[in-house]
Amino acid sequence: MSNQPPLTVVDLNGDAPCCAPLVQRRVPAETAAVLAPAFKALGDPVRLQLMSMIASAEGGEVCVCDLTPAFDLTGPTISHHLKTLREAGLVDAERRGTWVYYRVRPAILRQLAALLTVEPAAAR
Amino acid sequence: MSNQPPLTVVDLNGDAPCCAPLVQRRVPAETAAVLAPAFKALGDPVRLQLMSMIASAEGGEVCVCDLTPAFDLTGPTISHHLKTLREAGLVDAERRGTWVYYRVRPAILRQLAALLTVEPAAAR
DNA sequence: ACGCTGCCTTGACGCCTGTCGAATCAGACA
DNA sequence: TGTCTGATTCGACAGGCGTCAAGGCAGCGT
Repeated sequence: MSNQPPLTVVDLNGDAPCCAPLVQRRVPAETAAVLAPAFKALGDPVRLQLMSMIASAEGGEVCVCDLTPAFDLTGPTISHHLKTLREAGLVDAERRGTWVYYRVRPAILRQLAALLTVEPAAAR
Repeated sequence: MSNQPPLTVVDLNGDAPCCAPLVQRRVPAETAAVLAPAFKALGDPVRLQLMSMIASAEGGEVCVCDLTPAFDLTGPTISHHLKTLREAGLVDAERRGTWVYYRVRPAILRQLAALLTVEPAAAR
């Protein structure tokens, strides 16, 4: 992981599956460089749970004040993990009044899932 | 080298989807602790490409001698990345004569994809 | 049996990451 | 305005990770 510019998540915001599944075609270096940080961000138990709590929340969003007490970690540490998820393009943050709310970006989740799909794309 | 005492990937070898999608139910800490290493292993561009090369290979397996020259890295480094993938339960290695062959474990790939699935199970 | 080739492991180095406490910033309320 | 609460940023530390050079081990060919 030597260096990544500022993480230009190219077309990850689009809804089209940018990439064929791992098992079908060899993923080019550029694609790997873009998607690997997203997997890396999911590669921590705390962040995986944070991700799940945000994604499965009622209304699709969660207040940080509900996230922090769910772990045995300090506020700054949770904030750091949320920043990591944010910079990986997995979640979005918005401040409304006193509290900050997080929500997931479904598009990139879909792309990651598509990349890992084992069956040929017949299902969709 | 296929024997590995550590690596207690609990039920990841089963074919049943052990976990509901991220967006449906909050993933428990134990599940996160088990699956996060797999995502972490995919969180490196080199390993993501290695994974893809192995998964998309003819016959489902590939020789290390075909993997190494595809990168600007030394043999030991590629070997180290392959070990990481192996210990994450993502691939399997087998020595046949002079060469070592790697193949993916589709079951865990399916589980990771299922975890990231965004749509409710309506699509399939 | 001997050496050759190919792959893996070990040891070492520097960078990155997870964690915390302290300080800082952004709103809300009196 | 001042103060209080909540979230982030800063500074620092230990541990983990990616990389390479050197060494070791397994098969194959002569």
